[in-house]
Amino acid sequence: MKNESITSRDVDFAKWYTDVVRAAKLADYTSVKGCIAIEPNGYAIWEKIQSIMDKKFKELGHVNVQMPLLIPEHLFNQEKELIEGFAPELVWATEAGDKKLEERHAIRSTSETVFCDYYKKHLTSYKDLPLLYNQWCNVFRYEKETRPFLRSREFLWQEGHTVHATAEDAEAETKRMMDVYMWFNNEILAIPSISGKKTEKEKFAGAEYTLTCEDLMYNGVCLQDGTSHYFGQKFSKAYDVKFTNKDNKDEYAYYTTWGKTTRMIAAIIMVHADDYGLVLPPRIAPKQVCIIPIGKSEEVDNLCKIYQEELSKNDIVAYIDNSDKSPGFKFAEAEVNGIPVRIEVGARDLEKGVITFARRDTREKIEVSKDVDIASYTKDLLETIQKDMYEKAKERRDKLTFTAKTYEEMRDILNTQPGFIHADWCGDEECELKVKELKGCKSRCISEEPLITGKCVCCGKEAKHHVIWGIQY
RNA sequence: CGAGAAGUAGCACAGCUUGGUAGUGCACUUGGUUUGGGACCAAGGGGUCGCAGGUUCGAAUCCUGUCUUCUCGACCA
Repeated sequence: MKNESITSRDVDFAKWYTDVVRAAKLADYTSVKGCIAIEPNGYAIWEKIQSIMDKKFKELGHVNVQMPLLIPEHLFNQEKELIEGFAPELVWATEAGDKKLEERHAIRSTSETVFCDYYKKHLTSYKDLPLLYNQWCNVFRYEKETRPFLRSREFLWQEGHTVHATAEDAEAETKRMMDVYMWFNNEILAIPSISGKKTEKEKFAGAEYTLTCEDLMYNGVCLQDGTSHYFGQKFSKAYDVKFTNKDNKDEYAYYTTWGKTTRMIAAIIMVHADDYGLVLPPRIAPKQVCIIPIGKSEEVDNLCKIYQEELSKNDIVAYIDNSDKSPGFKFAEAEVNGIPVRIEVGARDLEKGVITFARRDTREKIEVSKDVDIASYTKDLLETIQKDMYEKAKERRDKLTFTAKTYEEMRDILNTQPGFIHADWCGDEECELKVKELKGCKSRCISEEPLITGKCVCCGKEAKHHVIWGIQY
């Protein structure tokens, strides 16, 4: 039975989204404007994201650190583009008790400033390089319009900050970490993302260039879901981050940063969830299997315990719903929480000699012989679900991917059904702005695919780039 | 920040036009019967009606201000 408290996603997508967040108990509003309380179900997903990403970072040689929450104004002012880019969203601490601070301090919105300040102090020789640091923390940006996970004023993220001896090394790192993000989205979150370089207009304030990872939501709206920036020597010059190279000469370091946020939880919802609630890809689900006993009997209870032990022994996270709710309630609750697999155990199964599985993604019930190896069957089923969820999302993404040769074509597509729109571009910001007049459509990233017509979709002049456009969150 | 809508029990809402005892459903607590898609019976608990002023003998209801949430724009992960 459909969850009454969830608006259908085809009726009102925005309302559906917040309904799912609430129904799955991922987060709730607080009395702090624009800041959410991430509830146990939501935080467990974030912890799982953290554990997988952190393991990957460490395999690649990164180490974790923690930098200050408050950033003195003079540090921020050292890099002009950064302060200009972030000024409107900075919140300042100005007082301590009844004393006015001598210098006001920004609550961190991003940590380039403090990382550079640290590197300046500690970097001396090329032998120290590269320094591959990362921090897991919260940041604060005074956003005007906020929505849970999608855009909150305070959010959680990881920010990698690395310095290198050469431009080649730093650029390789920028690319390498974007590849990690793409791997994570595709393989773990089952989200078929695309990646590419941002245009000058859309890149990070102060970066030489920005690589981005873009997802397509169920409704055809795009979501930026991870960025990797190459700064060259821009920041190291502004913050005086130098080292002595092999030739005993001072040289400015090459700097990169990269980040991914709790917004990923919004992407999981808007790519995979449905009118029955959340749907979690098995690899990111904190709880993978829910075992539901039906009717009161010792035999059923024992069987549930045996199943759970068997699954746990094989690294599958399974739990038994022993509450005194009705079976129907338990089915619906496991469903709204997005648990990938449900196992129903009752007298009927015992009689028939079967185990009843239910898939969350397709809502299909499967009866298998009780003689099956439950752990390996479940493991295979979880992998099948993971793969099918990716394929389903990819199919939808491809269906919502269009090509426009002219401005009129682009307008018609956006008026019918937004999505990823491939179109050539001359490289002029003027044309980018003209496209934006179409329902706020912006360049998502520059594709590495060959040009389509060779002519700018906007002005008709010679095209420089094949660009993917879309309406963004 | 511009336009619109809404704030009454944990949730969804009624009551407001025409001022006069705080209501309904779900959820919750206790006891019992149940259990294959959101069970049933009985008894109970819970709200200074977002907040602050004003009008009035009397305000959930009328007036002013303010805060918050949602939607649509502009800005951003």
